[in-house]
Amino acid sequence: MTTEQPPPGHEPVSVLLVDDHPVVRDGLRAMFERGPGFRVLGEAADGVAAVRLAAELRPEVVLMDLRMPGGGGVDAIAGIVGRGLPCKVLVLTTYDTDADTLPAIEAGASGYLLKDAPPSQLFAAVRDVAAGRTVLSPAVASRLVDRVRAPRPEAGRNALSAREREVLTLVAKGTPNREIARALFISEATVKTHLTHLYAKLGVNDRAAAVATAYGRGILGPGEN
Amino acid sequence: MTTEQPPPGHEPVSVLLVDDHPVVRDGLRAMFERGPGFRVLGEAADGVAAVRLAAELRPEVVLMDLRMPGGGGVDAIAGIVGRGLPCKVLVLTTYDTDADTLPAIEAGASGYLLKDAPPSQLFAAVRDVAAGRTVLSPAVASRLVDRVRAPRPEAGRNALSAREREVLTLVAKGTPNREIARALFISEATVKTHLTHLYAKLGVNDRAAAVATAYGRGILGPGEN
DNA sequence: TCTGGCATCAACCGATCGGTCGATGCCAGG
DNA sequence: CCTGGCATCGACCGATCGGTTGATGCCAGA
Repeated sequence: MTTEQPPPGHEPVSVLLVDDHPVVRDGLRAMFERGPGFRVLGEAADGVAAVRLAAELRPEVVLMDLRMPGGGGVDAIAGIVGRGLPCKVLVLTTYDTDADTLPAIEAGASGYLLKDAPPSQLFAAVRDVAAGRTVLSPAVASRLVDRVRAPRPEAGRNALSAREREVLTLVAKGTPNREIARALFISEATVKTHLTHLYAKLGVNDRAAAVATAYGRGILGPGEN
Repeated sequence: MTTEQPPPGHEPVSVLLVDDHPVVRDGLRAMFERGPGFRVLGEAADGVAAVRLAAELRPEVVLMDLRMPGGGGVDAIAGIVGRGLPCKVLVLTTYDTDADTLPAIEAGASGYLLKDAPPSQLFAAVRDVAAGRTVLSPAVASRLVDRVRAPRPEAGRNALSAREREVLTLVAKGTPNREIARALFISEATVKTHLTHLYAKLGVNDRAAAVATAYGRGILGPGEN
């Protein structure tokens, strides 16, 4: 049910090709027209045209090159997604070392592939994307994973104690010391002690900064509000 | 250079199979022994044994099932990665709707695949992972992407002004109002005004909480420390 | 034109915070 | 056994913060 070989009976997937290189567009067009179940609705040579054509032709999938003159790919993706167009964008670029791989994903791309991918893989990717799935080249997947991966196992001495984390969590909610004390059934003095300690551990001297660096280290995850 | 068909000349990739189902282990073993360039070093039926065998046999890739009795897969991954073993872990599970897909990735898995993937894809994935690349099933990729995707375009009235963001950024560093004033070439009174305004916009009444919710909304990204 | 958001400043006051002296008891590791 | 981290408490004080009220000027959109 995932990345499959050409599924037999299926209505063709409509695509829009976006690349500043006419050669690449021709190549892709030929490939898709020769291929199993695809229909090339049109081509665009820059980001602006891409957004316009995407709105007009309503393709299911937009094959988008990044780094084009006149309207970068990332902006085009943001434009398409931002307009609420029902197209999926599959980034198709030459290098996956581009600095804008992540921006492209953040802008709303549904997939990211390299141009040297074999046609069968490209076909499968377009179908996956059209079906609402996400296809990532290994390099991009790595970066994404690095983003999410548990930051650090916590450097020894700087690890907060359980109690300190509790206090910090409440601080992050704007709770004044006195109420933190009440909430944890301890004295306000103790709260202050915990705070001074965790300030030292985090290398700050202020509750706002403590919250900030705690977020930076994943101590205060996106979980707790 | 990415997910390729069987590359001809190559030293075999050593793998360790971890699954509580003997049938599955047998199936995988048969598949890999019949396949191109692999060597099955061993099998484990639970997480604890997996960690032990990974340390003993030093396989290049560990094929790991999640949700097993006696030592969950996620713990095993954490154990392997935490011990600094030079093995890559490729999660191979039945469902990608598992609640622990992301935990597995966070624990350090290098890949995530479904058991219904065709053998060719499995082979390619194992090679990719062994080569340090990351392979994700579309569903997992989607989740990962959702995590990273730009949170919200900022709800109208609650959007901070540029100046307010500047102030907030400094606040997150633990800068006192007076120094914020100096840094921005404005009066301390103005800093306080900006603060009261952004407190209102963020729905808080305290700088620590402001920093926290700003992080939660992506206003203060992981970028600025 | 007028409204409204933005940025700028002032003065005041009570509340809160951060720092610094302490002190006690528990428990685990060397 | 003793050290050290953790949690708990008290008291004091200066610094900082948050709230309020009020004012000015700019600029863009209705």
